[in-house]
Amino acid sequence: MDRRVRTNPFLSEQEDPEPTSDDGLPESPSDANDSKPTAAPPPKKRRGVQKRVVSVPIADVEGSRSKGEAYPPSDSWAWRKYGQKPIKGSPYPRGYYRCSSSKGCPARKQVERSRVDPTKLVITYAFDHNHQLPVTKSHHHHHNSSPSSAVVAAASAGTDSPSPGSTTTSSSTSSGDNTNAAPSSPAAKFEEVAAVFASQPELELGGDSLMIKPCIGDFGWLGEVAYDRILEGPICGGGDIFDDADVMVLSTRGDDEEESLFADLGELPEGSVVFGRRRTVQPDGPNRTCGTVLDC
DNA sequence: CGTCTTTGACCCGCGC
DNA sequence: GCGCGGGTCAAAGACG
Repeated sequence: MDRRVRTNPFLSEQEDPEPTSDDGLPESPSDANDSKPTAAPPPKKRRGVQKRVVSVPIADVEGSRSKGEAYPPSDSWAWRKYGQKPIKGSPYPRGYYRCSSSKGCPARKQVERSRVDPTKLVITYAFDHNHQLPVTKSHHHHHNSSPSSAVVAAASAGTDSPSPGSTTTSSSTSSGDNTNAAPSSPAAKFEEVAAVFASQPELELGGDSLMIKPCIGDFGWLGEVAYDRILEGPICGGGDIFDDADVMVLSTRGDDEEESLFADLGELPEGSVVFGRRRTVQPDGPNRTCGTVLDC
């Protein structure tokens, strides 16, 4: 009933993550006359790909090794940059990274500056069904002792260096305190949060903001950047929300920007959950009240 | 010496 | 059918 629900750029399904992945490999060194091998590659339709879009204050990258323009807020995983392209309509280029933690890791991410808020980076993570989010995955990480690395730093830095007045109430993140309540699993926690959302329809779009940071904090990096207000989308109350649904985490500041973001995102697939992070509290904005505080 | 970044070219899907 | 825009690859250079 909705196969064309994915008109947004972020949802461009990826091909099969096969290690060999020669299907898309073009390069015929000799002649380019043969545009295609005999084997007709399947259409680029892959719904197993998960996409997460998060925003982080650009300040955090200072801690990174980047010096000039590059700004990959590392998250305990190694990412190898394999490309960069200027994006139409955006003054900033988009960097393409591939997970280099393990050889066969199909995880990828795109990093670009938010066009609505240049002080932030928009990171789009793409994973496969077989590959959970790095934080969730036991790649070579442990979400038990060290909650996070760069992401936490990101949040911290964000609280520190970004423009004054911003990140007041909700973004102060104590690095490492997100272990406050350790749920059975991130997914479980997410369900919990989702359930609350589901029971509070008023919170959708324009509703009150939600303080779920402590809860989502268990998500690791996701927790450090996501939060406050649910903007759109039904809640997928299934079992493995991470496996079945695309979860979008966006960052917004005002209603106006919401529009911009959604315009960019286009339509979201069913089961999408979009959280908006209100990092900048509007002085006269009535929306700075936290309607619901999850009890974690 | 190995790994990663940079940069240009190529390919592919989509819209006109 | 052509052009546009986006995503990926690959070679070279830089850095540790």
